[in-house]
Order: sequence, then C-alpha cells, then structure tokens
Amino acid sequence: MRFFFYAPQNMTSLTIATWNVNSLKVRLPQVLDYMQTQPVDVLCLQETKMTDDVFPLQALTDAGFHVSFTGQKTYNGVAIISRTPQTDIQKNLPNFEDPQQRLIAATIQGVRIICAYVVNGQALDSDKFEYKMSWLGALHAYMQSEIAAHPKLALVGDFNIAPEDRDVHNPEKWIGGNLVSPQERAALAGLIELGLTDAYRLFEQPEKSYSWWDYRQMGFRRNAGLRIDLILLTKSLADTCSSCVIDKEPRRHEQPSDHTPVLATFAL
DNA sequence: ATGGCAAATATGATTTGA
Repeated sequence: MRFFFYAPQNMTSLTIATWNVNSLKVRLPQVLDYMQTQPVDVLCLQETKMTDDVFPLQALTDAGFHVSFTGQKTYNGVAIISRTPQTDIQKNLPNFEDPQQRLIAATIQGVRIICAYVVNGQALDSDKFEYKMSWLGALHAYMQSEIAAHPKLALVGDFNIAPEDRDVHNPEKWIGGNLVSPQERAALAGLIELGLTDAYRLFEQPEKSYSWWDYRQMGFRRNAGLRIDLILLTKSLADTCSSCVIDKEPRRHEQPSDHTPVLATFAL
C-alpha cells in the first residue's frame, strides 16, 4: 500500500539557493552533491574564481543541469545552475563598465533571478570601498529597470553587507566598519526601497543566524559569523514565498566554503 | 596590540577575502 500526495493543479514549488563557494574548482564535488541530494531547483554561485574556459560545464550538464556563468582568473565569478532551462541570460551590469565578473541574471520558470557578488570593499578609506559604492549605485539603477520589467524577481547573492546589527555576531567590534557601515546599509536600503523584501525576515528565525563564518579562530564553532548572503524578493514573488532558511550543513563538511547556502521556497 | 585560515598565483611570499 502506498500513499500518494497530490499537489494542487497549476501549483509548482520552486526552491532558489545562493552559495558563495569560494572556488568552484575546490567545491565542485560539494556543489554536485548538493544539487543531487537537496530539493534545490536553482543554485546561484559566487566566487567561482575561474575563467570560462575551465568552468566545469561538462560535469554539470552531464548531471542534467542547465548552467550559465561568467568568470575571471583568481577572483570573483558567478554562475547559475538550474534543473530547468534558462532564458534571457545577462552577464554583468549593463550600465557599468567592469572587468570584474560579479553578476549574472536569467529567467527560470517565469522568475527573473539575479545572482550578484557585491564588492567586498576592504576598508572604508580604500579605493575598493569607492568601487563598492559605485558598483552598488549601478546595481540600483539596473534593479530599477529589472523590477519594472519582471514582477516576479529574486536578487540573490553575497551582498557583503550585514543588513542589521542582529546580523553581526559581535556588532560592537564591527560597528561602523566595512560590511556594516551606514553608507553600505543605506545602499542596501535603497535597493529595498525599490520594492524588495529580505526573504529571511519574512519568517521567524533563530537568533544569531549567520551565513558566513571566519575560517580563523574556529569562527564556525564559536558561531562568530555574519549574515551577508541574502535573498531579496519583489512583492509578487514574496507573496508566494513559503520558507527561507540558512542551511548550515555544508559549512560542517570537510574543506568547506566559509559561506553556507541560503534557500527560499516558493509556491508558484 | 597582532594574527590566527583558505585559495590562488609561474609555489613561496603575497594578495584577497569578510
């Protein structure tokens, strides 16, 4: 005897995840395992750290996935892996001349998915911070037109900004510094004001929830982390969001990325 | 007070990350 569960007609479930893998070369086995064992339909990756000519396209397509990617040597690089086809693939911000490969977008099952690796910024008085702020400015302009064009949209990725003090394990130590500065938070608030919602905060969540932990000082075991990997949703997509979780399991693996996946599920 | 880990790079000392 078996029990059958019927989904309502015209109702499909979609799970989108974002994961900064800190080198896809090192993490490819974990990524393949994740897609093969977890109910994830779309996996957005950041910090692939490889040029397109060495991207493991064959391994991913052999496993049955659709893939889009744009990368560079050593740093940055983004990719989208999905179970169903991707259309209207956009690589990089169209309004920002940028040698660094930090953004890729695709439409999957009627949802516009934008995978971003926001600039780290290093320190507030550095050139890199200036670059971070101008990159975020260009992202804002791009999102304005993307949101207008795509009612169902998810902007996901490593934002390198902790939205609030509760997203920082030790706010008194980090306060005002890179990743938590008022300037960066204002830029994030600007994106939110375009009509986006932080999916994680749509639901009740455990206290001290983070998506990144320092490799040093046993950061993960001490839960010395930051929540900087975000899933931002337009209203009409947020209305269909049934859960958003941080999956800490991959951070427990051997040779883990310092980030762990964040997942959101939708009833489309 | 500082660095402490990991990844990549013509691989051995440096840069970057967050």
